[in-house]
Amino acid sequence: MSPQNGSKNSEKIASGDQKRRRPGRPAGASKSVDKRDLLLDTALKLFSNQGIAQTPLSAIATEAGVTPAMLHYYFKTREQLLDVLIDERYMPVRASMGGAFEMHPNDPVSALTALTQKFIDASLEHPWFAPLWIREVLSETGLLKQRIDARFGTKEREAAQVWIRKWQDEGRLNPDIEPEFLFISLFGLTLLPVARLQNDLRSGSTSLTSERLSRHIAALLKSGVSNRES
Amino acid sequence: MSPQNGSKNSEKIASGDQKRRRPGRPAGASKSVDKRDLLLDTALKLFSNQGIAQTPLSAIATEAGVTPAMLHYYFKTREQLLDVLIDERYMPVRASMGGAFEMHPNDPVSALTALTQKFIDASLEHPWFAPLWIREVLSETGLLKQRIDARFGTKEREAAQVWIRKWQDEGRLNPDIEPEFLFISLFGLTLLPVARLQNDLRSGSTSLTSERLSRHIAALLKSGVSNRES
Amino acid sequence: MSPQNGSKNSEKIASGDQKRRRPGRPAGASKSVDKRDLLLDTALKLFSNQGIAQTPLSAIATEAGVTPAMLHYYFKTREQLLDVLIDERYMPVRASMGGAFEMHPNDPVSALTALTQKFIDASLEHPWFAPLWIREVLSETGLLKQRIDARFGTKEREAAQVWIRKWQDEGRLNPDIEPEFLFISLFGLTLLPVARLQNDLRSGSTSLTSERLSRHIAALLKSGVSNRES
Amino acid sequence: MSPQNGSKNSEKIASGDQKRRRPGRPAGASKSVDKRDLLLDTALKLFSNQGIAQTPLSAIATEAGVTPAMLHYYFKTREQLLDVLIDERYMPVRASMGGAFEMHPNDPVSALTALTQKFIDASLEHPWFAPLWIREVLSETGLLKQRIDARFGTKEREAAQVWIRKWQDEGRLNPDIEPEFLFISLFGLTLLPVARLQNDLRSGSTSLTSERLSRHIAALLKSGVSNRES
DNA sequence: TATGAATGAGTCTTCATTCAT
DNA sequence: CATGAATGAAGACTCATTCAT
Repeated sequence: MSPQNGSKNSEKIASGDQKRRRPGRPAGASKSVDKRDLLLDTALKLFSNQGIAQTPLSAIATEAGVTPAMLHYYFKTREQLLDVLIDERYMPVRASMGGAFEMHPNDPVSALTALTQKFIDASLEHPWFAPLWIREVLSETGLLKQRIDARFGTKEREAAQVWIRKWQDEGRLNPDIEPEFLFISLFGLTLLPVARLQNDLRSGSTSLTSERLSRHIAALLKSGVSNRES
Repeated sequence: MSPQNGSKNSEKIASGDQKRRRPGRPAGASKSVDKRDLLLDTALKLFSNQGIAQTPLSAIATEAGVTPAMLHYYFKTREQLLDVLIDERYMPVRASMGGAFEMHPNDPVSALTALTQKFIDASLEHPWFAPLWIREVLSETGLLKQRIDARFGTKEREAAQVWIRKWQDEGRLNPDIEPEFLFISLFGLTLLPVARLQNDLRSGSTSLTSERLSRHIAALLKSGVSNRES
Repeated sequence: MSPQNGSKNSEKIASGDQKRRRPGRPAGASKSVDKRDLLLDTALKLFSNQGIAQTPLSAIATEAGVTPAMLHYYFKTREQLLDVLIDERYMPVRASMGGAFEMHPNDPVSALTALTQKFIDASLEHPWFAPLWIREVLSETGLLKQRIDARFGTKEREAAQVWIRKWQDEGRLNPDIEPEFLFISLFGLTLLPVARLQNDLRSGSTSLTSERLSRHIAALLKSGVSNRES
Repeated sequence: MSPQNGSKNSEKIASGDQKRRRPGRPAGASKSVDKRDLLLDTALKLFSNQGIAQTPLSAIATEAGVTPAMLHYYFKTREQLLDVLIDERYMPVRASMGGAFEMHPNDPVSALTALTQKFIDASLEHPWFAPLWIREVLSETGLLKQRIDARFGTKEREAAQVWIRKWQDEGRLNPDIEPEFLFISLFGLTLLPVARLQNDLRSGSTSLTSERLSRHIAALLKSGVSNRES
């Protein structure tokens, strides 16, 4: 009857049938983008370009070439649009950043380098990711942060802290590092320059490449600012 | 006749007479906080707590115990309030972070450590600074970033790049670092954890201290994540 | 081709072919309740439970397990649904309340008692009747009142006044009663308590029975509030 | 700062300072109606003429010659307007109907006659009262009924039942009457014809007077429909 | 200085209705 | 028959801003 789905107040965390298929459209059969997907893409683009609070639904509608009423047809409320965005767009990308620690259980430098590289890759693949994350997730007051925290708690963060402490206990990791803060430090170290690079690339105002950005981040990560060659 | 000042559309970059003097009130004569200052403080507090776009002028007025009309008396428009905030609050703090390079011209590690320490000190002294900066200045789409860039250009950034390149040429600084990105990396490395620490402290949910945070940041800065002791 | 019927703007007062026959379905052939009837029942239920103006078509559709578009298939517009409701549901019940006067031509007390009893019986048999009538018919501003007045005029009311005057002339009926107002007084006397009883019964908050309600009404009708026994 | 007052969710039942006085306007000094009062009057008029649910705020605004935004200036929400209406307009009139029982403690017929007469008087004095009461208070689904019940409970109703039972025990009142239902029966007996009379008077379609209506109601009340003279 | 009153321009949301399939 | 998709129009509410006092 109505196509709205998407969780409302964590009623259906990990429900499984997130990507409902509307009848008459065989899964994957059509190259033409589903209108709902188009709306999500448009929302994501505008939200990351101008900030969530600065983007009225009417702007999304206009950009997508539909009426505001249509947005409500697919997403009952603005809040639900945010929830759907988190579930169907943000979380998958976020999930794709996992697994780095398990791949390098005895080598924190490699593990963390792999992690930051995943940040970089994901950010480059999804141009909306870094700006949105910085503004709306990393910022303590970010509009998505609260929803995400409420929905997905702190499990992941705590798991990471366990790894870090373990490495510190084994003497593999700088003992002055605070496990509680390493993660967010790395986010900042990585995503902020990534976001700037993307911005610069978009405006053609840099000659930098993502490879050089990767090297920059890895360098800082491995040895800090000082020149270890010397 | 009306006390409004502050630039509109960067008409008066570095105007000089920032702190206008209202008639009848001799400079420095009153200990009681000036109402205009109170309004700026309140605005800063709310803007940093909830984000600029999420804070209507009426909220600031209510919090400060005045009417919205009063806000317009002091700051003709919302935009002007932002400009005044930048001029009279943000820029001075920002300026207080300068000078680290000049103090350690031949020791980049000390210079950068001093710089991040200034970040930390300023953030702790002005609780509004870190959250506001992350959300509204560092974010490429931040509401203050555009005004600031328009007003103060990139001089400072370029000056920093000169220092960095010089140190790299002298072999004192990790050559893989991109001068263009070092600054923003350090901001992220520093301000993000600072903001989180402040948040945690406010909610009493951590036992961390700012000293340990300083050590954490300095450690990352000096040697990255790996354990140099080993 | 389309099953819509029911008058629009009283175009077809007493049209006669009310119960249109849809092709392919022999009259009386199916025991299963006709979908159109289901929709009317659902509409009636919701309209009487929440008021007409408070009930969107989508609520009726949802409750009936169909789409809003289906409602329009059966009833071209909201207005038409109201007209059909009046024609096919309200008027038959209303008609079933007639005949009391003719049955007791020389005994007004019996006639009016019979009339109120018919009110009670009909209200109990059709739980939607009393609430809907009070709110949407008796109220001078009721949404149904205007349609009904426009459609069926005042013939019945006038006929009743003739009876009443006759009884008064014969000295059988309290001469202080205004013929013009007796009817509506009796409606109020009866339907208001009936509606409340139904409400109370639904919420289980009373021990009263419809028998006692009948007695209550008959008592008021026959002798007013005073105790005639004494 | 903002003139809104009026209770929100019974926070201030019987608060006392209902009729806030705005500074600069000495109480009672001006003959010109206060704008807030004008808005309340207009709302009352339209609500009673067309029903609450049928009356958008914009209609009230237009009728009062102001913008819809102004309505929100005085009454933060539609709900609050309803609450203020109940507190400042409905309850006072309602209260003016009390006291009949205490004045005739040993004579139920006089007491109830006095009560219905108060209904009539109040209804004639406040033309909005009867229609609004029937549609929005007496109707079990009425929009005001729920608010009023929630706010003022059933104390009054229960007090009345005590009187009625007492009179019945003393043999002064028809024992077949249900105390629980007498009140609502009387409301119906009285207000419905009152509302109709007002309607008829407005449209000039009757020659009836309020005196004859009073007599009609008193007659029914005292002796029911039958002719006691005979 | 200060504010109460007022409003225009939006923003989110609902809903009856249409129409191609 | 039936519905998914879509929308115009309207409704409640917010907010920055203005202005007379």
